Amino acid sequence: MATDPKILDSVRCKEIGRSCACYNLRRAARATTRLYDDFLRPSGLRSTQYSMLMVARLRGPVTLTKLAEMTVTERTTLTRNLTILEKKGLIVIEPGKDRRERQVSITELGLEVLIAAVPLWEAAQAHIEQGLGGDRMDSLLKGLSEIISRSCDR
Amino acid sequence: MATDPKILDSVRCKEIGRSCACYNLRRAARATTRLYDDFLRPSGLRSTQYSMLMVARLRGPVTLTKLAEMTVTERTTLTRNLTILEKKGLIVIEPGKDRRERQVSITELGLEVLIAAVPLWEAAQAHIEQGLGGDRMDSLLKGLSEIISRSCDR
DNA sequence: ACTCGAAGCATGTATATACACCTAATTCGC
DNA sequence: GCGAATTAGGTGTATATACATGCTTCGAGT
Repeated sequence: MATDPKILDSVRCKEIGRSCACYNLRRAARATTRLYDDFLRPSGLRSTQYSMLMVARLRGPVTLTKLAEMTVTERTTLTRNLTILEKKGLIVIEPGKDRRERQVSITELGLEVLIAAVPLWEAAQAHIEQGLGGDRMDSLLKGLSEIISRSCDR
Repeated sequence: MATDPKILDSVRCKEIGRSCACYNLRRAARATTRLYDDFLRPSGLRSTQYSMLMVARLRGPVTLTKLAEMTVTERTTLTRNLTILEKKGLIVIEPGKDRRERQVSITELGLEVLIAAVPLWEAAQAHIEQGLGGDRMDSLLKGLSEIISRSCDR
């Protein structure tokens, strides 16, 4: 494994495409995001927005920090992503008892939009599952879960 | 599967966290990107930049469109990502015989930076592989490959 | 050689992501 | 209670990503 770093032979180079977890996860994320975005388009939601709305519906009201942990997103990223949803009237962000905190909740409108988007999400999901098969899908999701744990554990 | 879209019960909601390929791939991509970025920091390269440089080294000179296909990236995204590498002097983008095309090649400096970054990438990669084990890593990568194919095939 | 559709790219705009740094509110040690 | 450390969050800046649109160049057909 510990070869001379001065030698950058093609065997070494090919690793990026064949074995790099980051590169391949990013490629897969781009590919699936485009697919889901495409299916979700009639709803006006992007993939990220759909999942954020769904988490808000399931776990809300919830603080920014909790939401960031759940979604493995930087708090500051979340702030900006949620601002977009708030401007659309799909969520509200209110101060909690602890006045440092911000509680995120889905609105009536947000719920309506979300409900309308569910069948679109199901279609995208079905497209993927039919291509992979349920078993491989499950083991893939399990692998993703493990790699998230491992990446966050430092 | 085809339940009433008006009913957004919690069973349905939980699907996003448990089964959504897009959501979980994006979460995993964020997690691993942070890990690799962290390891790569001394090199001055981000994960995306590292992989782009490596592909340029392996496949270059190559046109934007080809590079976009290989990396499953929008051509227009690639244009901006490569501009950053070009400004750093790590690659050059030159017109080809066909003057519509742009050929991307790694520079001497780019190669030096890349070579310096390889051990850092190896450390990040090792961290992940040690956590998962080689077998699970392989099956995960295989799954990613399949999901990319399925996502792009529409 | 001329035209026209196709191929290859760039730009405008919007969203997504993260780090460094900053402010405000809370909690803890005394 | 008071001050320091901690916690929750926002802003500035940079990168990453994609769609709609428009421009240039090429090749095929006449």
